Order: sequence, then C-alpha cells, then structure tokens
Amino acid sequence: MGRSPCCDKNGLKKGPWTTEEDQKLVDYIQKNGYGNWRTLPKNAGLERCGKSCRLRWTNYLRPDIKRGRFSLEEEEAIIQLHRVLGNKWSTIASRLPGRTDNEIKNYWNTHIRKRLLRMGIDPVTHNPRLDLLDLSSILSQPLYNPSQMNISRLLGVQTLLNPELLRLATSLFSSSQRHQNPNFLQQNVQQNNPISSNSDQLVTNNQLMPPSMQPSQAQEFQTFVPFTNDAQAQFMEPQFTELLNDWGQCNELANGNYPDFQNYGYYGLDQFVPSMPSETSDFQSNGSNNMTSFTNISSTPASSPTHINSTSTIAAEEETENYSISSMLKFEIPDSFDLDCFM
DNA sequence: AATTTCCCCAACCGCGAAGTT
DNA sequence: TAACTTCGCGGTTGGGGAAAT
Repeated sequence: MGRSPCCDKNGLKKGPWTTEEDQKLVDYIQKNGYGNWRTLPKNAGLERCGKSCRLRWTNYLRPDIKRGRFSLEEEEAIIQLHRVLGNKWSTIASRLPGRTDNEIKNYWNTHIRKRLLRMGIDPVTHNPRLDLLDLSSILSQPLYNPSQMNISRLLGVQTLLNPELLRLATSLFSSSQRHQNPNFLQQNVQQNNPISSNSDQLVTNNQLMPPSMQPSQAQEFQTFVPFTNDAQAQFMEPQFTELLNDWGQCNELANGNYPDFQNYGYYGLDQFVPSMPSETSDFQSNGSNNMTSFTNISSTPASSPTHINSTSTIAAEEETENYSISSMLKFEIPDSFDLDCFM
C-alpha cells in the first residue's frame, strides 16, 4: 500500500499550540466529537493537520488526562508492565488511567531508563546488563574448569574483576539457565502463585496496580519476577555452584563476613547486598532461610547508586525512585560501583 | 550577571495496520 | 485484489527552562 501524506502541509501551522487553538479544538470536539481527524481541523477552523489535532487532543486536551508527577504506584506499574510488554506504550497507557502513551514513553526515557542503566540493569530485558561482563568469555576460560580452580587463581581474577561484576555474573548465569529451561518460568510461577500460571494471565490480571495494593495483588505483581532461591539453585550447574562457593570463600577471606551466595540467584541477590560497608544500610538477618541479608530502606542514602547530579532535591527524589526500582527488580548495584563508564 | 550546558517533554515524523472503495 | 485513506504507534527532535560554570 502506498503511503499517503496525512494532510496537505502547505500553509498548515506547526509547533506549539496556542490557547486559542486549544479552545477551538476543545469546543469543536465537545460539540461534534472527533470522528474524522482529516476533516476536523477544517471544520473546527484550525490551520493544523488532522494528525496534529489528534495528538493534541489525546496527549493534552482530553478531559480525563491526569496531570502531575507519576506516583510510586504508577511507576511500579510501568516498570512491571514494561518488563512483560516492552515498548508497547499504548498498551501500558491503557493500564494507567489518565496517562498517555506519550507521557509514559517520555517518563520512561527520561527517568526510569536512565536509572535502570545506572543500576546496571538493561532497560530492555530488565536483566543485569551483559556488557558489564562478558560472562561467556569467563566461562570458556580454563578458569571455569573446576579441576583447575583454586583460591589463588580466583584472587588473581579479583584483581581484574570487580567483585560486584562477579556477583552480576552469578545472576546472569542463573538467568541464562532459566532461559535454557522452558519449564522454568511456569514452574516458578506455579510455585509462587498457584492462581496465575503464565505471564499473559499476569498482565490481564493487573489492569492497574491500585495505590493501596492488596497483599494478594502485591504477590501477583511479584510473580513477574519468577525467580526463587530454591528454584534458582535447582538449575545451577553443580560446577558453577562450586565455583560460587569458592568465590564466596574468596570474598570471605578478602573482606570478612561474606555470606555464602551459592543459593543466591537473580531474585535473591537483592538480599545479598554488597559487602561494601554501608553505614546507613539496615542490616538484618532473614530467619526464614538463615541467610544474612540487607534490606533497602528508602531513607538510606547508601542504598542508592552514586548520584551524578548532586542537587539535594534531585538526590532525595532519586532515593525514593531507586528504592522503587530496586525493590521491584530485586537487584542492586552498590554505591561504590561506578556504572557510568558502561553507559 | 552572562553564558553555556543539560534536561525535559510537547510535538513531529515515518511507518505499518486496518478500513474503505 | 489492488489502490487508496485513515488511524495509531513508537522513535526522534528541538524549543525552552533549569542548572552549572
């Protein structure tokens, strides 16, 4: 099918809309509706193309548009929906009453996406970024051969690799294991939530996460992240588990109390927040699984990545935002881990 | 105070899908 | 079935304000 211009552009105005134009458009639509965008501008007395009128109406003038900042709940919903839907902005917008696809897209690109990148998370896949560490090259090296593994070698490696990168590798490996096993997702979802058994169902069930989310709904949202420590461990190759054990010992030797992270996967890594001493981190013990854990608290600056922008208001804003993201993605990069160079 | 740089977001553009003739 | 029209989506741009220098 041949493309056709949306309208005759000769003499048609472009650029920002004036209040007079807005009023004309609103008045016309209130009286006549918006059946035919092509003929609408002429009938409404506007020197704009129909496309411009439609955009102005749907993105700005529509009476049901919500104004102002995105709430925490909305932000969480966007991230969760984006995880499943990708850049389907219109579909995402349909789950967020009062928000337009354009608004959500802008918010994603200017706020959420940047923060995910800063946290070392690929905003497309929602997984830790592969370019942070070429895991395959590591695993293909003789180092990966357990028979050749020893602490001294690992210590040598540590001079080349940031421990946090190694931690990322752990989660990446676990994630790749999950993808190689087609039953993994369903198994885990069923383990976590016997009601919902596939991601489509999850999306359908989450039209919009309400501001005051019920526990059951919260659980349903959480199943978007279908990783559990047990299941994670189940799919880890024994050799790699051994490798992780060694790494754990290695870190223990080097840094002191380093928890054994053989049971940590993508989901559980947030509880294994860095051995980096953090004066403001809330250190606590998780009695349910005997694993030492840190919990991120929104009021703990150290839980956030290093701020590029030092403005206090923005910093405070990001504290909350980072908490929002990290608490959902169950993944975090420590303050001292400079990711900017990877961006 | 002036200039530069950075960032946000409203608006535009190009394309494909769906509908119509 | 093909040609054409309309609509809607996602990516991109650039004007303007805020922040930094």
